Amino acid sequence: MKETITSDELLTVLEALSNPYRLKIIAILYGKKQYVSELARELGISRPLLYMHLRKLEGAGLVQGHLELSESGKAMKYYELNSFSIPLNDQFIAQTAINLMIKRRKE
Amino acid sequence: MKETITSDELLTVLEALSNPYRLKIIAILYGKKQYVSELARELGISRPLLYMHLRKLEGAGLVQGHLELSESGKAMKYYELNSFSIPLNDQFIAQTAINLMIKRRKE
DNA sequence: TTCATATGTAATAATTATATTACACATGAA
DNA sequence: TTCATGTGTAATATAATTATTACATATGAA
Repeated sequence: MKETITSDELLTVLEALSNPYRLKIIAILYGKKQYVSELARELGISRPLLYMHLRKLEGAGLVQGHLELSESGKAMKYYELNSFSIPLNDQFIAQTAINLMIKRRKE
Repeated sequence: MKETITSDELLTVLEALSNPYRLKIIAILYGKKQYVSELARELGISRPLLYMHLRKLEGAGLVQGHLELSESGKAMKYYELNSFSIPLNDQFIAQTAINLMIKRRKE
């Protein structure tokens, strides 16, 4: 629903999307929510690794998670896909990246 | 000018765009070509590092380089920006990433 | 109680990505 | 010849990302 995007936000989104597992996660979550353990099984990866990927996607605002209580009373963490739309073309990137501050990697 | 894009190509483009210097390069090359040494000066980075970034952009098809002879007869390598347009939204990524093969990192 | 399932994280290892330094070689101009 | 400029890469160091292992804790069902 946001209309504007800063250069930093653009970079964060692009970094979040630059991994095959994270693209797969988006494909799986498209249209239906899923909980973490089942998602890990569908991807064939461990839960700690999945958490790392989900954090990057959530940090970029592309997905979001919430706890739900199952019928049997167990806590389940479900993730769902947020809708987003960024025009990835040369002009848009050029205009957005003008204000990009490049920070040092480390302290 | 391409109308279709495979999941592998999408990932390659997203990886190419997931770095601040490479976004900056696109901003600089937008509308005007530039040669490598001058580009390195504008970015404030070394030529070897710039070559590395340019190779990723060129590998994704976002820029292309060619040699030119300057008036004085020196070989200059110019890079220019290709036009491209990818609809970066949840539905497009989900549909494209379905056919994504995740390869092992190593042999 | 024991088993199968779930969430959540800390510590560490393995692999890539990023960045620097030091070269070689070529041209034109002073 | 020497200096300033250009292209191009090999070797290496540094930092970030990705991935694994090992935990702790909780619930429901058999």
